[in-house]
Amino acid sequence: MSRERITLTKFETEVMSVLWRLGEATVRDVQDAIDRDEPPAYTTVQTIVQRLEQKGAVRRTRKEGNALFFEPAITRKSVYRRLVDELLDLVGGSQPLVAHLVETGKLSLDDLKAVEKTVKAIKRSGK
Amino acid sequence: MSRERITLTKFETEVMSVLWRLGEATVRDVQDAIDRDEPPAYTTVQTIVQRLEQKGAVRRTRKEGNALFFEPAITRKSVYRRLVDELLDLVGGSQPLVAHLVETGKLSLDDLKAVEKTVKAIKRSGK
DNA sequence: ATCGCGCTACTACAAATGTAGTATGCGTAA
DNA sequence: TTACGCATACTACATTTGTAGTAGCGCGAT
Repeated sequence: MSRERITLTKFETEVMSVLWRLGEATVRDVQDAIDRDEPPAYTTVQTIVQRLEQKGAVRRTRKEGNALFFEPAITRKSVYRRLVDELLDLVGGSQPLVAHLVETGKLSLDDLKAVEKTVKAIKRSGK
Repeated sequence: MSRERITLTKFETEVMSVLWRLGEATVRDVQDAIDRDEPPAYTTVQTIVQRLEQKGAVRRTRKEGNALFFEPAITRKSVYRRLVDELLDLVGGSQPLVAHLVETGKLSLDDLKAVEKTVKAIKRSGK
């Protein structure tokens, strides 16, 4: 079940995001998908993808012409969990975090209600 | 109002946490407050505090004997905001984040209610 | 007055990260 | 079937981050 603790840098995480979104992509695809003022060089992206491959975060799927395709080998959720846990650790728990979201206007009371509703629905049906 | 974009590393953030908690502290205090298996050397902590000072994140307050005291020069909230914003950017918003918290059992429906109540109370009184 | 010890200031260095160049090979259009 | 161009594999290097050593000064006990 792959309990290896894969750690991603900021840029690596950004690349993973692209892959999670596209499902499968070439280095060129990733480069194109990265939205920046000054886009990174092709080989820069290539290096990141290679490092991700070495870490076991992505894997090659197929080849088209001489271009390799990559796909995520770890789930978005597993990465999120790690990041969220770190943040929770810092701010001191979920409640403070949510409170912060509301205080800073990132989350409204209505949003809270909405989430509640969603969660309840899921609970009833799924699990 | 100091719009400089101060960026903190993980360790720097940890040190800031201690300072926010203690309000004011010497390097030795910070070292003692850091909870790890293998605690960092005194001079390691000292280096971090110095870097924080250069970044304008902490400032010297006074001297006792030959030991300097430091205090935070930036707010906890400003740092949290930055980190939270990054995470929100990644996961795609507050609602998904909160949903994730609930899904992974980090936040219960009761917690949600509690936050709601707190927020409402604050709204009524404070702002 | 002086000596020791702790604290500071400065320096050093390895690992991680961001960034990119070069060499070379393979596929495809002509 | 050959040359061109894009992709890969490998290498390189600057910056950031984590980690710590050393020199030397000043405070406080004697």
